[in-house]
Amino acid sequence: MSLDQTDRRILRVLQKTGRISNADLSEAVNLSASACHRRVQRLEADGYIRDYVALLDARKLNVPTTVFVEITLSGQADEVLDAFEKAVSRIPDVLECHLMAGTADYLLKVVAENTDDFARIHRQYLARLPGVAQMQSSFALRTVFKTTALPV
Amino acid sequence: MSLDQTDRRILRVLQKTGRISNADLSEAVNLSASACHRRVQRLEADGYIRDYVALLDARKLNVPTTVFVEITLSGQADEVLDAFEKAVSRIPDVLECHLMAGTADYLLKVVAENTDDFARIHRQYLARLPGVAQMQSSFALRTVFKTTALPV
DNA sequence: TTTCAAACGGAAGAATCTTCGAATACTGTC
DNA sequence: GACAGTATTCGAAGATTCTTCCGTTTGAAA
Repeated sequence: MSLDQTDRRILRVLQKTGRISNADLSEAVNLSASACHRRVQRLEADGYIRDYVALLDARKLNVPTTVFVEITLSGQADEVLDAFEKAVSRIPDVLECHLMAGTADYLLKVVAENTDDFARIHRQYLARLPGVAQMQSSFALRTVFKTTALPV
Repeated sequence: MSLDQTDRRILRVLQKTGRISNADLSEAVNLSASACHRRVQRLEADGYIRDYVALLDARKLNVPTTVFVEITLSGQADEVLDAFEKAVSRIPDVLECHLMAGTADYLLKVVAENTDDFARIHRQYLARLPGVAQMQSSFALRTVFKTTALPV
């Protein structure tokens, strides 16, 4: 099964305003409310729509600082990777963790109050991660833009 | 004005399931429906809650590949940065753009169908960005985890 | 043209939201 | 401790929205 233009329009709208009423959504995509509702349910059931979430303001919540951390492990054995990933996933300040090709093994996206707070996170969590050979942190001075909306 | 424990619980829930009914949310945080509703409205009005969005499945939508692109500009003049940022913000496949401290000037998060598709994005958009002195792309082999939920 | 399956629209009951007034809990002052 | 003033709570009810049902339309294949 695949997506037609109407499905894509629905997804584009929901990626921007996930709490739009079904009536308004149906109008935005030129469908009746019932037909629109059926399509949304199908998109949810088929897994195209993973979740609906609230996006919070990082400044207001006092975590305006983003840091990217490149990590090289001491080995490539599965046990080393698994142990590392398991430990990383428990750190609440780490929002993303990617296994990378190239020099570094992992790239982490971390949020913090400020540099001091990142020092705490580093000391409390990052420095204790298992199997780490090298770690390099890069601070974002400013987030130019950021979206969760995939190209559809 | 600041957040008490109930506010934080509300935010934690909404970050996970942004479409929870107010009745269920009020139960989850031990409030009456009306009191809960008032708090959510305040959190929205005060800007703690930015948006409600649907998160889509990148695999299902055929953009399973994430690439991080480090870019160094040829100069640091405001006009150079502004022109660069303006041009980057028009590329639909770029989900994030951060101005960085350290060696590279910018870090971009890009999604693509596969490596060939990234080559297209590179040729069509990235290679044409103004003021670029150097560019290095790092492919993610696998996204270990990813969340939009800030620590609250 | 006929048939069939898929998708559609409109209507109605069920669920939910949103707002109101009255009651309760907190806070600072005397 | 008593008091006043403010902020926050609760429960109820009207307004809105969701969800399902059923008859109709559409489009593709025989």
